Amino acid sequence: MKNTRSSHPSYFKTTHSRKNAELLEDYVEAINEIFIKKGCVKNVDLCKYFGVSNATVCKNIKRLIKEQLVKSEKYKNIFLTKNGQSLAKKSNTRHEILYKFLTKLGVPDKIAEIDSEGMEHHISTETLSLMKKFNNSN
Amino acid sequence: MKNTRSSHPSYFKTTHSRKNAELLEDYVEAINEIFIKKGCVKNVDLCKYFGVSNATVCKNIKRLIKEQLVKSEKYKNIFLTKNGQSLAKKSNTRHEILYKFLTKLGVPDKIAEIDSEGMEHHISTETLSLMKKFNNSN
DNA sequence: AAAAAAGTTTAGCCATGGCTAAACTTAATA
DNA sequence: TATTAAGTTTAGCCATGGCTAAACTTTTTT
Repeated sequence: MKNTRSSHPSYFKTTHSRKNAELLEDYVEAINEIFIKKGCVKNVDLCKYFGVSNATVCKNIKRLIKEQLVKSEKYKNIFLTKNGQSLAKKSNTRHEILYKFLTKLGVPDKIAEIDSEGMEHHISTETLSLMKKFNNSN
Repeated sequence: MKNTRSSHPSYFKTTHSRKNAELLEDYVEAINEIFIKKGCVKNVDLCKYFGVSNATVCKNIKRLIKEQLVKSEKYKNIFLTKNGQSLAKKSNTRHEILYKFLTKLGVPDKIAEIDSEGMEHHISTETLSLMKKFNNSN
């Protein structure tokens, strides 16, 4: 057979890589958040945060280690590397802008929180900076 | 070991089911769109639309058939069922509201298109109706 | 109408991200 | 300090959604 794919210029093309990045970002954000709240981060904290099993967290943390976003020794605390910290910072900024934007739009806090978690990986920098502008002008 | 999961009330809990729904919705939307444009829908159209292989489309279409969203006979055209049509309609409405909203915010068309494709599965009805209000008032 | 081209399906592979159960390590307590 | 409890890792399973290659069907062209 012939390959029938074409160059449809779309969001869909990058689905796989986007999803991968999402997981990494969600984890660094979570690790950062938990670290700020309680001073150290363990497997169990992430289980609670994401609502998944310890095995799942363990597997995903390994990926983060391979990606140089996280450092951890067996059975010990989980830390962000420099890379991890800067990614967390970036993600966090996006999240904040989006959350504030939704709130300004009139979305109730709880819902704004959920929506911003869902949407934050799907917003272009252009849209984000327009949201920022909206936040500051209104 | 003990299961350490808890009831963290979050977007993350439903990740799997949400993703499943996403694929189905993306497909019914695509099928609907293509049908309107050219009167019939074939495997190859969806390959082009999503930028994936014919095998992938074929597999996914089977899932849509199982879910009663699509009807098709071997090697023949692909149709939406009643269920498929109503899902397409719902998705389309959401998409339109979001797209218009982004445009009103100042996002350039092309980017608004990509962003709305990415975001449409992650927006609550509350947020959506506020966007609708914004669209109509501004 | 036969041959070639185009399109579709099937088979079988891979990675991701879930899960449970069991093994192992660390922390708490009797 | 021994035992128990709690937390972590490993092993091995599953479904999803990608892929290629090959088989099969339909359409087009000669």
